[in-house]
Amino acid sequence: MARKRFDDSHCSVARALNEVGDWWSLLIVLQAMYGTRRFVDFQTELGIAKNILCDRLARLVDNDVLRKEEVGEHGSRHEYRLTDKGRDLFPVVIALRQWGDKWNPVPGQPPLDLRDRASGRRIRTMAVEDADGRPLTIRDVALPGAPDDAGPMPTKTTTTKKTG
Amino acid sequence: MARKRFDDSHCSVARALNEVGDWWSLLIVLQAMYGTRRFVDFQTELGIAKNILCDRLARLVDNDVLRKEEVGEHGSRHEYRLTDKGRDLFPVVIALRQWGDKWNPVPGQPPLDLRDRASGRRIRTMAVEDADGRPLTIRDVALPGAPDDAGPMPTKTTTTKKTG
DNA sequence: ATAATTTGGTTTCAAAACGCAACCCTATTC
DNA sequence: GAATAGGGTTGCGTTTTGAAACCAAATTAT
Repeated sequence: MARKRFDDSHCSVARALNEVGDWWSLLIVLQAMYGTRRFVDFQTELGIAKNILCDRLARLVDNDVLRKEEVGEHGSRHEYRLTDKGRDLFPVVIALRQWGDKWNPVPGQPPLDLRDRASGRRIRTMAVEDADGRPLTIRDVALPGAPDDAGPMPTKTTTTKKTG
Repeated sequence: MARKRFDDSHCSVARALNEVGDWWSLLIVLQAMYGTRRFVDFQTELGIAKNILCDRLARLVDNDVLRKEEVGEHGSRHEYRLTDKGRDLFPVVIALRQWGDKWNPVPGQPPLDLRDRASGRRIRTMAVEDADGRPLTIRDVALPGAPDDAGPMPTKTTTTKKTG
């Protein structure tokens, strides 16, 4: 049957994953952060099939992560650009990149750190911190939605509960 | 054809998404962070099909995000627990949750902030920061892999030549 | 002006992935 | 010894994916 969707989940992670949690969406957002704007460039640089790219771009536009703009110059007719909402995925992407770099480094290559353009120094490793900036572990944080905080996710019935 | 995989991509975001970038994996990790450990509990609380859960748990164990432990008590024979690598996804999950809470809040409900258990105060909003803790935007950060830094993602054909 | 090309798509279709239900095996409990 | 619970696997029909073909508007080349 259809892939499950989480539009109406009360868990915001689920709702977030509903918008950018598939194989391509976050890579498209990343590519947009790299500066890519045109359909063909996304296609070439990501190596994604055109129909899938179409679908993902449309969905990202629907979800207000990207904005489709008409530009009548040079044969390219529109550009896909990040919205504020899309740009706000920056911490997510960076956290994911740092995780990937730490736990799945490319064997032969040196660790390519992310650097502040202005100073050239490495950026901080993303961390969950309390109000004073002290790092917090999972156990330090009260996670609303966790079993010990409130009820878990909905859809407890395993019988024919179509989420939508 | 087969879904694309990015095991060998030189982009660490792609490699990270290869491990936890599907619809369920990150939700399973989140659930594990909530304290869930047993197969049946994952199934009930996520509302996921058993075979899919099997597959995802096995893949997460393969990728060293979860560890499968034998516990011989009470009819349940194993538990799935986060490894250090899995626990290190905490910033990713929190960043994603904050993004979801900010941009897709549940209409009727108050914003349930994440709080430090010890102090009860809200945790900081995840941000990309320079070495001194100053917030950085996308443009402030040199992203290795970006077109203006190095070559883009792996490509088979360099058909697009717009670099005048 | 006409042909060839580029951009941004849609259509077609096989291979995969998903979801449900049914079944299986082991260990416990009644 | 039957029923139950944990943890899976198998079958099967539906959905998604991806490569390539096809398409239309706009541009560039001839």
